[in-house]
Amino acid sequence: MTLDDVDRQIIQVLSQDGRASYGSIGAKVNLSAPAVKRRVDRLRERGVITGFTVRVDPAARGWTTEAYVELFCNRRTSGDEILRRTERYPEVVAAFTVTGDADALLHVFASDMRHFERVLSEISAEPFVARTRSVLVLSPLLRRDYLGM
Amino acid sequence: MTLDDVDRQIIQVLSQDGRASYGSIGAKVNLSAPAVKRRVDRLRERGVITGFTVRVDPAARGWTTEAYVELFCNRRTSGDEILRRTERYPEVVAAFTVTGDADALLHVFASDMRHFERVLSEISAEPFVARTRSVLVLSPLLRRDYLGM
DNA sequence: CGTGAAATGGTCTGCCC
DNA sequence: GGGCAGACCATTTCACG
Repeated sequence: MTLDDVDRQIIQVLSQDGRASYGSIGAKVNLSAPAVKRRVDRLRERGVITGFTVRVDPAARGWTTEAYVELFCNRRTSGDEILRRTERYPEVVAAFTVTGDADALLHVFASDMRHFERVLSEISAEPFVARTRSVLVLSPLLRRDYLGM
Repeated sequence: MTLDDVDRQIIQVLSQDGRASYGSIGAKVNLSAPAVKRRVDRLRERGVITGFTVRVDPAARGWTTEAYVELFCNRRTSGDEILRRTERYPEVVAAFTVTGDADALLHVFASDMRHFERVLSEISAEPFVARTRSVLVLSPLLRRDYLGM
Protein backbone atom coordinates (compact mmCIF):
# COMPACT_ATOMS: atom_id res chain seq x y z
CA MET A 1 0.00 0.00 0.00
CA THR A 2 3.03 2.27 0.38
CA LEU A 3 4.25 4.35 -2.53
CA ASP A 4 7.93 5.12 -2.61
CA ASP A 5 9.41 8.30 -4.00
CA VAL A 6 10.09 6.85 -7.46
CA ASP A 7 6.46 5.68 -7.76
CA ARG A 8 5.34 9.21 -6.97
CA GLN A 9 7.73 10.64 -9.55
CA ILE A 10 6.46 8.25 -12.21
CA ILE A 11 2.84 9.21 -11.47
CA GLN A 12 3.84 12.85 -11.61
CA VAL A 13 5.39 12.45 -15.06
CA LEU A 14 2.41 10.43 -16.32
CA SER A 15 -0.02 13.01 -14.97
CA GLN A 16 1.62 15.61 -17.19
CA ASP A 17 1.94 13.30 -20.20
CA GLY A 18 -0.10 10.12 -20.02
CA ARG A 19 1.44 8.86 -23.26
CA ALA A 20 5.06 9.35 -22.20
CA SER A 21 7.20 6.41 -23.24
CA TYR A 22 8.70 4.23 -20.53
CA GLY A 23 12.13 5.21 -21.78
CA SER A 24 11.49 8.92 -21.42
CA ILE A 25 9.98 8.43 -17.97
CA GLY A 26 13.03 6.41 -17.01
CA ALA A 27 15.30 9.23 -18.17
CA LYS A 28 13.56 11.59 -15.74
CA VAL A 29 13.50 9.25 -12.76
CA ASN A 30 16.86 7.54 -13.46
CA LEU A 31 15.50 4.13 -14.35
CA SER A 32 15.56 1.89 -17.40
CA ALA A 33 12.43 1.48 -19.52
CA PRO A 34 11.67 -2.09 -18.33
CA ALA A 35 12.02 -1.02 -14.70
CA VAL A 36 9.52 1.78 -15.27
CA LYS A 37 7.11 -0.59 -16.99
CA ARG A 38 7.25 -3.06 -14.13
CA ARG A 39 6.52 -0.30 -11.63
CA VAL A 40 3.60 1.03 -13.69
CA ASP A 41 2.20 -2.51 -14.06
CA ARG A 42 2.45 -2.97 -10.32
CA LEU A 43 0.76 0.37 -9.64
CA ARG A 44 -2.09 -0.75 -11.90
CA GLU A 45 -2.39 -4.11 -10.15
CA ARG A 46 -2.51 -2.37 -6.80
CA GLY A 47 -5.29 -0.07 -8.00
CA VAL A 48 -3.28 3.12 -7.56
CA ILE A 49 -3.30 3.74 -11.31
CA THR A 50 -6.80 2.97 -12.56
CA GLY A 51 -6.20 3.82 -16.20
CA PHE A 52 -5.19 6.42 -18.73
CA THR A 53 -7.31 9.11 -20.32
CA VAL A 54 -7.33 12.01 -22.66
CA ARG A 55 -7.78 15.52 -21.28
CA VAL A 56 -10.48 17.37 -23.20
CA ASP A 57 -11.35 21.06 -23.00
CA PRO A 58 -15.09 21.03 -22.20
CA ALA A 59 -15.73 24.32 -23.97
CA ALA A 60 -13.89 23.20 -27.11
CA ARG A 61 -16.01 20.04 -27.15
CA GLY A 62 -19.11 22.19 -27.03
CA TRP A 63 -19.95 21.73 -23.34
CA THR A 64 -20.37 25.36 -22.39
CA THR A 65 -22.52 24.88 -19.31
CA GLU A 66 -21.13 23.36 -16.13
CA ALA A 67 -22.87 23.10 -12.78
CA TYR A 68 -22.86 21.49 -9.37
CA VAL A 69 -26.28 20.23 -8.33
CA GLU A 70 -27.06 19.53 -4.69
CA LEU A 71 -29.62 16.81 -4.18
CA PHE A 72 -32.05 16.79 -1.28
CA CYS A 73 -33.65 13.38 -0.89
CA ASN A 74 -37.07 12.59 0.52
CA ARG A 75 -36.40 9.59 2.65
CA ARG A 76 -33.03 8.21 3.54
CA THR A 77 -31.86 7.19 0.09
CA SER A 78 -28.80 4.93 -0.16
CA GLY A 79 -25.75 5.97 -2.09
CA ASP A 80 -26.21 2.93 -4.29
CA GLU A 81 -29.65 4.05 -5.32
CA ILE A 82 -28.50 7.60 -6.04
CA LEU A 83 -25.72 6.15 -8.19
CA ARG A 84 -28.03 3.82 -10.09
CA ARG A 85 -30.43 6.63 -10.96
CA THR A 86 -27.90 9.36 -11.77
CA GLU A 87 -25.32 7.39 -13.75
CA ARG A 88 -27.89 6.96 -16.49
CA TYR A 89 -27.41 10.63 -17.34
CA PRO A 90 -24.30 11.05 -19.48
CA GLU A 91 -24.28 14.71 -18.40
CA VAL A 92 -23.47 13.68 -14.82
CA VAL A 93 -19.68 13.28 -14.64
CA ALA A 94 -19.36 12.88 -10.88
CA ALA A 95 -21.58 12.10 -7.91
CA PHE A 96 -20.91 12.05 -4.17
CA THR A 97 -22.76 11.70 -0.93
CA VAL A 98 -21.85 14.69 1.19
CA THR A 99 -22.10 16.31 4.61
CA GLY A 100 -24.26 19.36 5.16
CA ASP A 101 -27.91 19.93 4.45
CA ALA A 102 -27.80 18.32 1.00
CA ASP A 103 -27.60 14.53 0.68
CA ALA A 104 -25.63 14.30 -2.54
CA LEU A 105 -23.69 16.47 -4.95
CA LEU A 106 -23.64 16.02 -8.73
CA HIS A 107 -21.17 17.50 -11.18
CA VAL A 108 -22.98 18.16 -14.45
CA PHE A 109 -21.94 19.26 -17.94
CA ALA A 110 -24.39 20.36 -20.63
CA SER A 111 -24.05 21.80 -24.09
CA ASP A 112 -25.97 24.93 -23.18
CA MET A 113 -28.42 26.37 -20.69
CA ARG A 114 -31.45 24.85 -22.38
CA HIS A 115 -29.81 21.45 -22.26
CA PHE A 116 -28.89 21.91 -18.60
CA GLU A 117 -32.41 23.00 -17.74
CA ARG A 118 -33.81 19.87 -19.36
CA VAL A 119 -31.43 17.56 -17.50
CA LEU A 120 -32.08 19.35 -14.23
CA SER A 121 -35.81 18.99 -14.57
CA GLU A 122 -35.40 15.29 -15.37
CA ILE A 123 -33.23 14.77 -12.31
CA SER A 124 -35.64 16.77 -10.17
CA ALA A 125 -38.42 14.47 -11.32
CA GLU A 126 -36.63 11.36 -10.01
CA PRO A 127 -38.84 9.82 -7.31
CA PHE A 128 -36.23 10.04 -4.53
CA VAL A 129 -35.42 13.72 -5.14
CA ALA A 130 -37.24 16.21 -2.93
CA ARG A 131 -35.54 19.28 -4.32
CA THR A 132 -32.30 20.47 -5.87
CA ARG A 133 -30.08 23.48 -5.61
CA SER A 134 -27.77 24.35 -8.49
CA VAL A 135 -24.55 26.29 -8.51
CA LEU A 136 -23.55 27.27 -12.03
CA VAL A 137 -19.90 27.63 -12.98
CA LEU A 138 -19.13 31.10 -14.34
CA SER A 139 -15.41 30.71 -15.11
CA PRO A 140 -13.31 27.60 -14.67
CA LEU A 141 -10.16 29.05 -13.05
CA LEU A 142 -8.18 25.88 -12.41
CA ARG A 143 -8.45 22.27 -13.48
CA ARG A 144 -5.67 20.09 -12.18
CA ASP A 145 -5.81 16.41 -12.82
CA TYR A 146 -3.27 15.38 -10.30
CA LEU A 147 -1.99 16.45 -6.90
CA GLY A 148 1.59 17.46 -6.40
CA MET A 149 1.61 16.17 -2.85
CA MET B 1 -14.62 24.29 -34.42
CA THR B 2 -16.90 21.45 -35.48
CA LEU B 3 -16.20 17.90 -34.38
CA ASP B 4 -17.40 15.21 -36.74
CA ASP B 5 -18.57 11.79 -35.67
CA VAL B 6 -15.17 10.13 -36.16
CA ASP B 7 -13.48 12.76 -33.95
CA ARG B 8 -16.00 12.02 -31.24
CA GLN B 9 -15.40 8.28 -31.57
CA ILE B 10 -11.64 8.76 -31.32
CA ILE B 11 -12.03 10.89 -28.17
CA GLN B 12 -14.36 8.25 -26.75
CA VAL B 13 -11.79 5.49 -27.29
CA LEU B 14 -8.97 7.61 -25.87
CA SER B 15 -11.06 8.50 -22.84
CA GLN B 16 -11.29 4.82 -22.01
CA ASP B 17 -7.64 4.10 -22.83
CA GLY B 18 -5.45 7.16 -23.19
CA ARG B 19 -2.53 5.00 -24.28
CA ALA B 20 -4.37 3.15 -27.05
CA SER B 21 -2.21 2.84 -30.17
CA TYR B 22 -3.29 4.69 -33.29
CA GLY B 23 -3.65 1.37 -35.05
CA SER B 24 -6.04 -0.05 -32.46
CA ILE B 25 -8.08 3.15 -32.46
CA GLY B 26 -8.23 2.96 -36.24
CA ALA B 27 -9.53 -0.61 -36.05
CA LYS B 28 -12.47 0.63 -33.98
CA VAL B 29 -13.28 3.68 -36.07
CA ASN B 30 -12.40 2.18 -39.48
CA LEU B 31 -9.37 4.32 -40.21
CA SER B 32 -5.67 3.66 -40.76
CA ALA B 33 -3.17 4.45 -38.03
CA PRO B 34 -1.72 7.52 -39.79
CA ALA B 35 -5.22 8.89 -40.37
CA VAL B 36 -6.00 8.57 -36.66
CA LYS B 37 -2.74 10.26 -35.73
CA ARG B 38 -3.45 13.17 -38.07
CA ARG B 39 -6.88 13.66 -36.50
CA VAL B 40 -5.50 13.50 -32.98
CA ASP B 41 -2.78 16.01 -33.90
CA ARG B 42 -5.41 18.32 -35.32
CA LEU B 43 -7.61 17.96 -32.23
CA ARG B 44 -4.60 18.93 -30.11
CA GLU B 45 -3.83 21.95 -32.32
CA ARG B 46 -7.43 23.08 -32.07
CA GLY B 47 -7.34 22.81 -28.29
CA VAL B 48 -10.03 20.15 -28.07
CA ILE B 49 -7.54 17.62 -26.72
CA THR B 50 -5.39 19.41 -24.14
CA GLY B 51 -3.25 16.45 -23.18
CA PHE B 52 -3.11 12.95 -21.78
CA THR B 53 -3.08 11.86 -18.15
CA VAL B 54 -3.05 8.95 -15.82
CA ARG B 55 -6.13 8.19 -13.76
CA VAL B 56 -5.23 7.74 -10.09
CA ASP B 57 -7.45 6.44 -7.32
CA PRO B 58 -7.32 9.21 -4.69
CA ALA B 59 -7.81 6.80 -1.80
CA ALA B 60 -5.07 4.45 -3.04
CA ARG B 61 -2.73 7.40 -3.24
CA GLY B 62 -3.52 8.24 0.35
CA TRP B 63 -5.89 11.14 -0.23
CA THR B 64 -8.76 10.04 1.95
CA THR B 65 -10.37 13.43 2.52
CA GLU B 66 -12.15 15.26 -0.28
CA ALA B 67 -14.18 18.44 0.00
CA TYR B 68 -15.79 21.29 -1.86
CA VAL B 69 -15.13 24.67 -0.29
CA GLU B 70 -17.30 27.68 -1.09
CA LEU B 71 -15.48 31.00 -0.86
CA PHE B 72 -17.20 34.21 0.18
CA CYS B 73 -15.06 37.20 -0.72
CA ASN B 74 -14.91 40.56 1.00
CA ARG B 75 -14.83 42.99 -1.85
CA ARG B 76 -15.34 42.22 -5.49
CA THR B 77 -12.36 39.92 -6.02
CA SER B 78 -11.42 39.07 -9.60
CA GLY B 79 -11.21 35.48 -10.79
CA ASP B 80 -7.56 36.08 -11.64
CA GLU B 81 -6.76 37.00 -8.07
CA ILE B 82 -8.64 34.01 -6.68
CA LEU B 83 -6.68 31.79 -9.07
CA ARG B 84 -3.33 33.32 -8.15
CA ARG B 85 -3.91 32.80 -4.45
CA THR B 86 -5.48 29.35 -4.54
CA GLU B 87 -3.29 27.63 -7.14
CA ARG B 88 -0.39 27.81 -4.69
CA TYR B 89 -2.13 25.08 -2.67
CA PRO B 90 -1.39 21.69 -4.21
CA GLU B 91 -4.47 20.41 -2.35
CA VAL B 92 -6.72 22.55 -4.55
CA VAL B 93 -7.41 20.55 -7.71
CA ALA B 94 -10.10 22.77 -9.21
CA ALA B 95 -11.42 26.29 -8.78
CA PHE B 96 -14.37 28.10 -10.32
CA THR B 97 -16.23 31.35 -9.99
CA VAL B 98 -19.89 30.49 -9.50
CA THR B 99 -23.41 31.81 -9.28
CA GLY B 100 -25.30 31.87 -5.98
CA ASP B 101 -24.32 33.40 -2.68
CA ALA B 102 -20.72 32.13 -2.77
CA ASP B 103 -18.20 33.79 -5.08
CA ALA B 104 -16.01 30.81 -5.84
CA LEU B 105 -15.90 27.06 -5.38
CA LEU B 106 -12.77 25.02 -4.67
CA HIS B 107 -12.31 21.27 -5.03
CA VAL B 108 -9.86 20.13 -2.38
CA PHE B 109 -8.09 16.85 -1.58
CA ALA B 110 -6.21 16.19 1.63
CA SER B 111 -4.53 13.18 3.15
CA ASP B 112 -6.75 13.24 6.23
CA MET B 113 -9.02 15.47 8.28
CA ARG B 114 -6.19 17.13 10.15
CA HIS B 115 -4.53 17.99 6.87
CA PHE B 116 -7.78 19.34 5.45
CA GLU B 117 -8.38 21.44 8.53
CA ARG B 118 -4.94 22.99 8.20
CA VAL B 119 -5.42 23.85 4.53
CA LEU B 120 -8.89 25.22 5.19
CA SER B 121 -7.65 27.52 7.91
CA GLU B 122 -4.85 28.74 5.65
CA ILE B 123 -7.30 29.46 2.85
CA SER B 124 -9.66 31.17 5.29
CA ALA B 125 -6.79 33.40 6.36
CA GLU B 126 -6.26 34.69 2.82
CA PRO B 127 -6.92 38.46 2.86
CA PHE B 128 -9.69 38.37 0.25
CA VAL B 129 -11.65 35.59 1.96
CA ALA B 130 -14.48 36.71 4.23
CA ARG B 131 -15.68 33.24 5.12
CA THR B 132 -15.90 29.71 3.76
CA ARG B 133 -18.40 26.90 3.78
CA SER B 134 -17.22 23.35 3.31
CA VAL B 135 -19.05 20.33 2.02
CA LEU B 136 -17.19 17.13 2.77
CA VAL B 137 -17.44 14.13 0.47
CA LEU B 138 -18.69 11.04 2.28
CA SER B 139 -18.63 8.49 -0.58
CA PRO B 140 -17.50 9.10 -4.13
CA LEU B 141 -20.27 7.36 -6.09
CA LEU B 142 -19.24 8.17 -9.63
CA ARG B 143 -16.13 9.61 -11.26
CA ARG B 144 -16.36 9.82 -15.01
CA ASP B 145 -13.57 11.46 -16.89
CA TYR B 146 -15.44 11.81 -20.09
CA LEU B 147 -18.93 12.53 -21.35
CA GLY B 148 -20.68 10.08 -23.61
CA MET B 149 -22.62 12.83 -25.33
C1' DC C 1 14.63 -4.88 -8.07
C1' DG C 2 17.77 -3.48 -11.35
C1' DT C 3 20.15 -3.80 -16.34
C1' DG C 4 21.11 -4.81 -21.21
C1' DA C 5 20.08 -7.01 -25.63
C1' DA C 6 16.88 -9.01 -29.00
C1' DA C 7 12.33 -9.60 -31.24
C1' DT C 8 8.08 -7.49 -31.87
C1' DG C 9 5.09 -3.93 -32.89
C1' DG C 10 3.89 1.19 -33.09
C1' DT C 11 4.94 5.73 -34.75
C1' DC C 12 5.59 8.87 -38.24
C1' DT C 13 7.16 10.85 -42.63
C1' DG C 14 6.75 11.23 -47.60
C1' DC C 15 4.17 10.19 -51.43
C1' DC C 16 0.05 9.12 -53.95
C1' DC C 17 -5.13 8.73 -54.31
C1' DG D 1 -9.26 14.59 -46.21
C1' DG D 2 -7.42 9.05 -46.31
C1' DG D 3 -4.23 4.97 -47.58
C1' DC D 4 0.38 2.76 -48.24
C1' DA D 5 5.29 1.79 -47.56
C1' DG D 6 9.41 2.05 -45.12
C1' DA D 7 12.61 3.90 -41.79
C1' DC D 8 12.83 4.70 -37.15
C1' DC D 9 11.83 4.25 -32.37
C1' DA D 10 9.30 2.30 -28.37
C1' DT D 11 7.57 -1.66 -26.02
C1' DT D 12 8.10 -6.02 -24.22
C1' DT D 13 10.22 -10.26 -22.93
C1' DC D 14 14.26 -12.65 -21.86
C1' DA D 15 18.44 -14.03 -19.32
C1' DC D 16 21.32 -12.27 -15.83
C1' DG D 17 23.44 -9.58 -11.63
